[in-house]
Parts: sequence; C-alpha cells; structure tokens
Amino acid sequence: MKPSVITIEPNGHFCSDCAVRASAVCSSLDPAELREFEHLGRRVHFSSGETVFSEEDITTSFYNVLEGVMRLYKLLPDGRRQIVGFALPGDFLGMNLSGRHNFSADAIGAVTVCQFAKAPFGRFIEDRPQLLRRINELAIRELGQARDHMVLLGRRSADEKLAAFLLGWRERLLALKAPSDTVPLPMSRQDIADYLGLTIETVSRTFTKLERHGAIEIIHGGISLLDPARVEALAAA
Amino acid sequence: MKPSVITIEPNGHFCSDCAVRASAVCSSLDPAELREFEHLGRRVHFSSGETVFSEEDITTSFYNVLEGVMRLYKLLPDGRRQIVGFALPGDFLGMNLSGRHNFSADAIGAVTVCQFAKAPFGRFIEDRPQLLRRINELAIRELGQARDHMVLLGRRSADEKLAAFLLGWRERLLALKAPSDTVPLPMSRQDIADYLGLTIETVSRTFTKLERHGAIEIIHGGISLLDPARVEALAAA
DNA sequence: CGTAAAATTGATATTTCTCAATGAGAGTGG
DNA sequence: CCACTCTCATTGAGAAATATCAATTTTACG
Repeated sequence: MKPSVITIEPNGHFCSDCAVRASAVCSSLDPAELREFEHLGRRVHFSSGETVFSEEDITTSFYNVLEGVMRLYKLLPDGRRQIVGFALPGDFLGMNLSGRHNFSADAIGAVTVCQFAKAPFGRFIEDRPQLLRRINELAIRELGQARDHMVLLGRRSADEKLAAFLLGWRERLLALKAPSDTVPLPMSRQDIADYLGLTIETVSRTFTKLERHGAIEIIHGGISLLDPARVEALAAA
Repeated sequence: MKPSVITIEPNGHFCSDCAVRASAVCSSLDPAELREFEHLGRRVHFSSGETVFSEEDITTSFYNVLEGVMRLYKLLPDGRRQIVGFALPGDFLGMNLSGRHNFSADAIGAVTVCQFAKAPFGRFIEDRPQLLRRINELAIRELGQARDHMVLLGRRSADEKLAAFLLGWRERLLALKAPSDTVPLPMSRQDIADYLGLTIETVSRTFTKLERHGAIEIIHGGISLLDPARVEALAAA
C-alpha cells in the first residue's frame, strides 16, 4: 500500500538460470529466443505490503513472479475486499483486454518479479505463437482455478472453505518445494478471510476448531497437517 | 440431463452468414480461411434441458454457441451445484488443459452450437496465430468475468447479488439484442440461485422485495426494469 | 382438465457476522 | 533487557442474514 520503492537490478541476471525458467511463460522459448527475451525483462523487488499494480491503473507492464507471494484482489466502493487469488513464482500477471488492470496486486512478504514493458513484450509475442500458446495455457489454467473457487465461495460452508483452502495451498506449494505436512501460510488471517468470503473471526474460529479436532496444529507462520485424510473429508471433495 | 438426441444439419450453412460471425472466435478469420473453417464445424441442435457435455468427460469437441442460452456448472459430490456462468451466442466452450471438461453444460431452452472436433480444430489453429489470439482474448474476457463473479459470491448480500445479476444479464443481452428495460430470464429461479450462491427461496423473496419497492416488475419469463437507477444503487457498484 | 413442476410465502433454525474484549508476538526506545 | 505500543489473532456474546422445512399458489404440459 505504501508507494513502491523499486530496485532495478542492473545486470547479471540470465533467463537461463532463472528459478521459474521451466514453469513460467518463458518455458516456451528456445535458448536463442531466451537470450533475446532477456533484454525485455527487468528484475524488480518489492517489500512486504507494497502494491505492484492497482485495479484501474493503465497497464504498462506484465509481470512474471519469480519469488514470493502476492495477493490479487478487487475492492468494492465501500471497501469490502475479495481476494481473487494468490500469485506464486511462475505466475504471469497483467493480461487484460481493456488496457487497464482488472485487479490489484500487493506483495505478501518480499517479492521479486520479472517486469516486461507492455509494448516490446507485445511485439516479441507477435511472431512467436508458441509463447502465445503458453500464455493461453496459463490463462486457461487460471480460468479453471477461478471456477473451482466460485464453487467454494458459492456453495461451501466455512469449515469446508478453510479445509479446501489448506489443501489447495499445500498442493500449489508442492509444485515449488518439497512435499511436507507443514504448510506455511505467509498471508494474514484477514487475507484468508477475504479469499474465502468469510470474516477474520470466522476464519480464526475455524482454525481453532480444526486444531481442537486434531486435524491440524497451528504453528508460527503456518499450520501442520496432522490428519490430512480428515481435512480432506472436511473439504468435501 | 436426458441423453442428447443430436440433429446434425447436413449442409446449407455458411460461416459467412453465421449470426455470430462478427463476435465469435471466427471473427479473426479472413474470407478464404473462413471457407476452409466451414468444413470443420457442424451445426448441432439441443433441446431444453439436454446436456451438451459433462464435467470429467473427455474433451472430443469444442463448441461455439450460435443460438440460445446454456448453463455451465460444477457439482459437489453431495449434489450441491454452482453455476459458473451462462453461455450466450458467440461464446466458445471446451478449452482445457487436462483433456477433460472442467464443468458441465446444459441447454436452457433450444440451443444451436457449432461443434468442432478437437483434433482438426487443433490442427487448424496450429498455423493461424490470429485465431489463437482470438481464443486467448475470449479466455481473458472470461477470466475477468470470473473474477467479478468471485467478488459477487464472496462479498455481496443477497439483494446486491440479485441486483448485480439483473444488470449484468441485461448488459450481456444488450450486445445481442436491442436495448430494452424488459429483461428476459430464460433460466429458472433455481438456476439463478445456483449462480448467485443462494437458495431458491431467498432468490424468490428478493425478487418479490425488489418488486414491492417498485424497482422491477416480475413478468412472464423475465422482469421489467422499472427503476434502473434504483437497481444500480442496490447492486452497490 | 388434471397432474406435475416451479415459484412463492411463512415460520423457524442455523450459520455466519458484528461488536467488544482479551491475548500474543514484533519492534522500539529508554 | 525490559516496559510499551502496535498490530494481529483469538475468544465470547448477541444480532442479522440466509437456510431449512413446510404449505400454498401458480404455471406448464400432456
């Protein structure tokens, strides 16, 4: 939310040894293309709570998340907030039709992104259909996630919402880190509430309830999944 | 839900005078391409209530809606249903990454689709990046709609949900028909409830409430927007 | 017409929210 | 190093919104 103090790394970064090389949009590029692509992106750091872009801002850049977690959200005029997703390394942000962002994005903890100016990136895509195809794949994947989330928001109880969230979040982290029954939760309870369409109090009570039932243990900065099967049963599919 | 009795139109249909020519995926094709494309699609009719495809079915075709309205939905194992969207003429259905549909689609009233077998359609796209770009545009548009809908499901009251639905639905029809304060609602109250994350009783009561307040009039097969400004105020953004 | 399905309405139950108080952890300055 | 303060999280009590259950009423259809 503070004005963002941007650090632009001068040089010394190569796509070829980028952490998200294999999973991000750039996975569609061959080594030669990658060297050209390298000149388009700049690594930019954001610290905890900084806003990377805001809803309704004119889109000047696209972003590839390299490190950290971001919250993506929309606000109603009266301040109610709905988090529409959390972005993790490999996620590509900024695509839209209107020329304006249709949600806001903040860093949760320290974040590094690879930032591309819109125009040169657009030109680069122009004659690289396989990059376009990759972007399309990511969009379709997100659309699937969005639909799953609609089911959660519209048809699940508070218990089911939290259980499904914990499992889904663990699942996403699995693609990035070694599997573990310890699930780090870098976002606040309020973030979780705004993601699940609940209040912070309900989220807190539901955590406590899951813990009392022996399904999880609340630890510092996350939870420990004591009884994954039980949490899965609670998530009801 | 009944097994679908499919009628395949033999011939006599040309993309060039298709109703959705200007808005659908095919708007990206030039006349020469269009003649080739013509051989890929078949017009197929579905009658009210028929299922066009089901979640988890292996994707064998893509669909371009030509006429009518479809409900797109996901079911939880215990039968709870969330409608993730209504498809209208010009909408393109069936894209996914897994090779299986990730939602089900039923006809609401009579529906005509242009059906494309997956493999030949895939091959046709292969060397037509502008078609891919068009598909990507449609995906991004849907993603935006999905995010808006998450806000509705997670953060709006029943009154706001219904008001926002009526305005949004009117808006979508506006692109297809002449603007009118009479808003046809071909879907059932249950469909509306499952779209808004409410029960049918709450939807019914909220309609009645809007009518008592003079904001709308409930008419056969739809509503009349008596006081659009008031409904907009209720929708709260 | 008569029957079935859909929609409405009412009474009550339940879930989740709201408001309020308390507790715990992180960082700061004495 | 310790009080202080700030933010975040938890807990409790009561209120409100929406769901559930049940009964009509209306509409659709054979």
